[in-house]
Amino acid sequence: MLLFFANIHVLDGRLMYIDKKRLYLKKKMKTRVRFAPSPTGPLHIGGLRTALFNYLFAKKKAGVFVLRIEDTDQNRSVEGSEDYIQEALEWCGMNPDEGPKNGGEFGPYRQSERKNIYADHIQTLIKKGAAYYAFDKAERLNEERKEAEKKGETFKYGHQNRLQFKNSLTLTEKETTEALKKEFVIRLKVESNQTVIVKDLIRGVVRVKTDTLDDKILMKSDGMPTYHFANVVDDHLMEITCVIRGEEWLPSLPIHKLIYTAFGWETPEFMHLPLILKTVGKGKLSKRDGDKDGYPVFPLKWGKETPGFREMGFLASGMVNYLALLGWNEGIEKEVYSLKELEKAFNTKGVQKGGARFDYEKAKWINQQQLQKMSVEEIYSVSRVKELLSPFEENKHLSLIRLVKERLNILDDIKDELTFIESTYPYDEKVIEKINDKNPKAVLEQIKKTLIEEDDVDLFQEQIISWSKKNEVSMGILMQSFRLALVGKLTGPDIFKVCSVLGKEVSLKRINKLIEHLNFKQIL
RNA sequence: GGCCCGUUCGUCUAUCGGUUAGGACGUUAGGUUUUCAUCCUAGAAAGAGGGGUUCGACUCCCCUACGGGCUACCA
Repeated sequence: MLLFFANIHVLDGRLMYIDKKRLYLKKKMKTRVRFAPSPTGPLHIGGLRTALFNYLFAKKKAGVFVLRIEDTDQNRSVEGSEDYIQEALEWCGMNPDEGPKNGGEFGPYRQSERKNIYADHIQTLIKKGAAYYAFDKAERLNEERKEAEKKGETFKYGHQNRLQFKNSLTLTEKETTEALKKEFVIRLKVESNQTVIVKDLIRGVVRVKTDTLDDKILMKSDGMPTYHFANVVDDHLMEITCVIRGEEWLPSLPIHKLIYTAFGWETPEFMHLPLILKTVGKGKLSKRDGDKDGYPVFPLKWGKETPGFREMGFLASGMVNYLALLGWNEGIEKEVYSLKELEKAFNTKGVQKGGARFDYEKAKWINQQQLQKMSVEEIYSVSRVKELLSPFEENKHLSLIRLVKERLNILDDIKDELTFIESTYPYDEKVIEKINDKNPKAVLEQIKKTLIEEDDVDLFQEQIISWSKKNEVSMGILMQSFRLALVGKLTGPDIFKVCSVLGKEVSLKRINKLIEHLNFKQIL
């Protein structure tokens, strides 16, 4: 009995010791995450959100945020994409600690510049027997695929049929050496009848039978690695501790795990993010959805045709805030966050499992919340605002922002809010009919008279309101007539401020114009 | 078809076995303001379905349905 307890204690003690050691090792290892986009065009907001979660994860753990460009497919590489990615990250305030632009001790950070690294590493796998050369023509395999499809099956190049093909497993050494002079690929040799156990930080343990996997190509015939291979090698060499990427990668996680194991490397942690879905209908959010419904799906403009959130009048803070909320929440009722606040608040537990539909209305609301937190000067410092105000005299810019600020959801609302400055809208005739029998002309004449006499806007406002009270003119008719005269319709910013911005001369002109219009209507 | 992941108001989400299932966007109705906007108050609105386990299930397990992803010498 005594012995029994003693054993447990020893065992307990040992277990605790091991745990402590493991904890120590983990602590010592600096958190390093990476955002690894392919430069195949503009960065989609789904990609940007992946970048954001990586960034936040790094910041929360005082770790390092790496940008790595995955340009292993030369055919799909698009000029300007890398700059676009870089600019988008900068705009959001998520500058990478290491990357192609600012370097770092784990470079180069473009996969196309790491060719020899992959070439070296693939030899390790070949020597270990974990990978093999394959010489099959692409056309032959395509035919096999079509055949299989006809039968309602999926063609897989793997343990069940690899011996039927032309590869270093079936050829003699001499034949192989000869065949290597021509085109070849290198495949991962996936052992059959085993179970790969992988762990995802937000989904838990996933078990996959190796028989469902195929012998994935690791090196392409052009000498470039595939995503799977380059990814694993780079993540290991760059000492990435946690791989945070989109959910579309979850099915290939077992393959990646197998590659780590083949090398004898420690596997990093993995976090697969849920996808951003269409606002309505099926599938993930695409460029066409944005075009169709008039909202952006890219952070910045791409070419001349495609505006981004920035060009549509979003604040970087608004977009980042909304993106963070798509698939993550802190568990409290707070929804408006600055980047700095997100850096503190971010946690793995709050990451959602299911995909999230993109909601432009909520995105605008978040942007509005961010906008209202800013001072007039801060708003003016946004370059988009300067663009929007460029038609107006520069010395009026600040007061114009002050005039419309509280009415803005997105920056570009400025355009609509300020169109009255050029000229009035065509008079809203329904309003004229409604107020016409309440003698708007008398009101306008009084406004005119007071305006001519009084230069101070505040005093003018006081006088005109006290006049209306004395003469029992309703506030409604007063404000409506005045607004109709200056703006032409019944919506807009504070009408006395509008008057002040327009100036005495223009205001008087517009009042006269409405009086004339009313006279004309009477004659008819 | 096969494999993997998922499923709470229309949408984003809270709940970690016991709640009148909470909040936000949107929406509806009031109210404040000087019309609009803001703001305030209130309302409508949800656990996919079926089996278990349990005294008790939105919560755990299984099945079905639905949704999503992957199934390339693309990432």
